[in-house]
Amino acid sequence: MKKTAASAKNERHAPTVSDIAAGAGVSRATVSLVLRESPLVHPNTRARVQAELAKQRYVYNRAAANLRRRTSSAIALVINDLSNPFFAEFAAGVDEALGHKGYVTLLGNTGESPERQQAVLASLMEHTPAGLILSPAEHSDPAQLRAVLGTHLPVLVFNRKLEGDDWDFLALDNARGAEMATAHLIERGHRRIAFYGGHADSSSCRQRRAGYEQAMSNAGLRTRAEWMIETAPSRIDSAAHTPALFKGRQRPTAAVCYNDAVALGLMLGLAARGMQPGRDFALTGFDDIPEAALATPPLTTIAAQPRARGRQAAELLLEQLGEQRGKPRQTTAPAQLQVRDSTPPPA
Amino acid sequence: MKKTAASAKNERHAPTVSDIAAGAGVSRATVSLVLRESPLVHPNTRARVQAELAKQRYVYNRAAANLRRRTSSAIALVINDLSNPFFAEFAAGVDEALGHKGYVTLLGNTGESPERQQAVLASLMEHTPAGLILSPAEHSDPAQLRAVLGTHLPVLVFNRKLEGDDWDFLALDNARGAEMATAHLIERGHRRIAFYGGHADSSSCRQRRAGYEQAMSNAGLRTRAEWMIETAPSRIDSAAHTPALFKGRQRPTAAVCYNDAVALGLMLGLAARGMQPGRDFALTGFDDIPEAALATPPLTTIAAQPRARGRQAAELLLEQLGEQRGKPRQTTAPAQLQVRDSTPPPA
DNA sequence: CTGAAAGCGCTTACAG
DNA sequence: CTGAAAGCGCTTACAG
Repeated sequence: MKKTAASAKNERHAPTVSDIAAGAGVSRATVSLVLRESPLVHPNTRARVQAELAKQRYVYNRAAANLRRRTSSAIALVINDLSNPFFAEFAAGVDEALGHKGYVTLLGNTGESPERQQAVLASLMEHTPAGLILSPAEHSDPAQLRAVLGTHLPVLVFNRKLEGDDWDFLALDNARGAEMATAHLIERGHRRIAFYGGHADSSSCRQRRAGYEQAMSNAGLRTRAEWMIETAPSRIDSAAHTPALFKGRQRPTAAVCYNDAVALGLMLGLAARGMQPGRDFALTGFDDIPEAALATPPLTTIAAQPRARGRQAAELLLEQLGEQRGKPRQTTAPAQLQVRDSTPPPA
Repeated sequence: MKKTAASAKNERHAPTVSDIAAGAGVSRATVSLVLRESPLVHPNTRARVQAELAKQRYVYNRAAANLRRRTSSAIALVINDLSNPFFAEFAAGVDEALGHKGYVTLLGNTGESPERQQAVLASLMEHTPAGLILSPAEHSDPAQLRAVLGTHLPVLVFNRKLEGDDWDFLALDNARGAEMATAHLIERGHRRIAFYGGHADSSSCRQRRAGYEQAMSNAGLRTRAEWMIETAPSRIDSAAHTPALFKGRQRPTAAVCYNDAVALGLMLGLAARGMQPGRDFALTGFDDIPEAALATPPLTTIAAQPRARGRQAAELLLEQLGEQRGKPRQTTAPAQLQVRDSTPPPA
C-alpha cells in the first residue's frame, strides 16, 4: 500500500500488478493468476480484479513475464530484400501466422548485404527471440551465421540453401514446378519443347531443368542439347537470345522458360521475328510476377505463392520450437500451375 | 560462486552477467559497467571481463536491461498492406533508419482490416514499444486506436490522416507533386492542360487538383470545368473515360493524371482513338509504380520515394521520443518529378 | 576503481 | 482459494 500511494503521486508510470493488487485488495500473486486465467481464483475475486484492471487500463508487460518465465514470445524474421514484392508477401505471410499464434515479429531487412545481415542478427539476438526465420542475403557465410546465432536457437532458412549448415530449410519445389509446366505443354499437344533461359550453373536452374527433363521422359519424349538455351535471367538478355531457339532443324513449338522475366523477354524476341507469342509459339514462365497476368498474351506460369510460403515457414518454425531438436528438415513447397493464354496447342 | 557452479552443471542456459563475473573474478556490477562501456573500469579489469565475455560467448539480454532501466529499444511498425510494394518499401526504410539508431522493429501487418489492427496493436503494446509508426487501415476508428494506444505512447501516423487525433502525421505532399507535374507541362509549352481522373471527393484527389490549379494560376493560365474529369482511380475506368477529354471546343494538349494507373489507362484510351501518347498528347502520372518506367512511352511521373519516406518517419518518431510532448506536428514529404518520355511539347 | 544491495514487473512453488 | 517470498537478468545509487 505504501508504495502504491507513492507511485500514485507522480501518476506517470503505467500501472503494474502491484497497483492492481492494491486497488483490488488482493496480493500480486492473485492478480497474476487472474491475468493468466487460472481456474484457481474464486469468481468473485476474479471479477474484482478484472474490474480493477479495466479501471486502471492495465497493460500486461510481456517482457517482464518472459524474463521471469524464461520464455520468449518474439520470432525474428530477417529478409534479404523487403523491397522485392515476393519477399514482402513472404514477410506478410510469416507475420500473419505468427500473430495468430500469439507471437510478435521482430523484423530485420538486410538488403542482400552479408555485413548488414551480421549486424541485424546480432542486434536481434539481444532481444532473445524464441526462433528465427532467415531468408539469407546472397553470399552469406554459414560459419559467420553460426557464430552470431549460436547452436541453441531454432532456425528456419528460407529459399537459399546455405552450404554445410544443419538448419531446417524451406524452398520452392523448382523441379516439380518445371515438371508441371512441361506436362501442361505436353498435354496441350506439344512434342518439341525447349528449356529456355537461366544460367545452368545456378542450382534453381539445374532443378528446373531436371523437372523439365523428368516430364519429357515421363511422356516418352526426347530432349535435345540444342533446346537447352542459356541466358541471363533477365528480360533483355532473354530477348537477345531468341534466335538460338530456331537455329536447328528440329524447331521447338514451345518453351519452358526459366522464369517470368525470361518468358517476357522471349515474347519480345518472338514479336521481333514476326511471331506472335501465344499463337505461333507457346511458352511458360516461373514465379507469377504481377506483370505475368498483364502481359499480352497473359503468361501461363508457376505461382510460388509467397504468402502461403510465409505462413508455412512460420508453422515449420513453431513446430520445431515444440520438439526436441532432431535432424534438420528439408521441406519443399508445392508450386502451382497458373494457366493463362500463352500456352495454346501447336499451330 | 555456488550458484554459478550449479548452473554450470546443466550447461544449457545462456551465460549471464553472474557467469561472467564468476569467471572473471569480479562483481556483476563491474561486468555491467564493462558491457555499457563505462570509463570507470580499470583497463586491466575491463580486458579480463571482455576475455571472459568472448570465452563464454555472452549475449546481452536487452529485455532484462530494458526492464530494469524502464526503457525500450523497440519501435512498433504497423502497416496496412505489406503486400503493396509502396508500403513494403516504406517498411524497409523505417527498419533501416531504426536499425542504425539501435532500435529493433516490431512488425505488424493489418491487411486493411481495422479489427486486425486493434488486435495487432494490443499485442504489440504488451511488448512495451518506445513508440509506434502507424500506417492506418482504411476506416480506422481514432477513438478505438486511442483506447488501445493510451495517451503516453509517442505515435507517428503515416499517409492517412485520422480525424480528430492529435498524433504526429507524415504524408505525401500531394499538392506540391501535382503542382510540379503541371509546371513541367507548362514549361514544355502546354497551355491547355486537363486534370484527369480520381474521385473529387477523396482528399488526395482534392489536394492534387489544388496543386494543379496553383501551377496554372501561377502561370496565368485558366482552367476549365470541362478539363476536370473524374474517373475511378483504375486503369480500366480511366481508359473508358478518355473521350470526355475531347468533347469540348477547347481541347487540351496535355493532362495531369491523378495517378499512374489512371495515366496508363489514358494511354490505352488514347491509342484506341488513334492518338499516340507521348507524341500527340502529353501526360503525367503520380506514384512512379514500377510499370511507369516500362510503359510505352515511359511515363513522366511524381515519385513518392517510399523508402525515403520510411526513413523520414523513423526520424520524426525518434525526434518525438527525445522531446517533451508538444503540439502535434504535420509533415509533408517532398515528391520528386521523374521526367520521362510521355511529356513532349505540344504537337 | 570495485562490490553489496535493492529493484524493474512479472511468476511460481510453497505454506496456510 | 490466497499471500509471502524468491528470483528471471539486468542496472544503479551508495559505500568503501
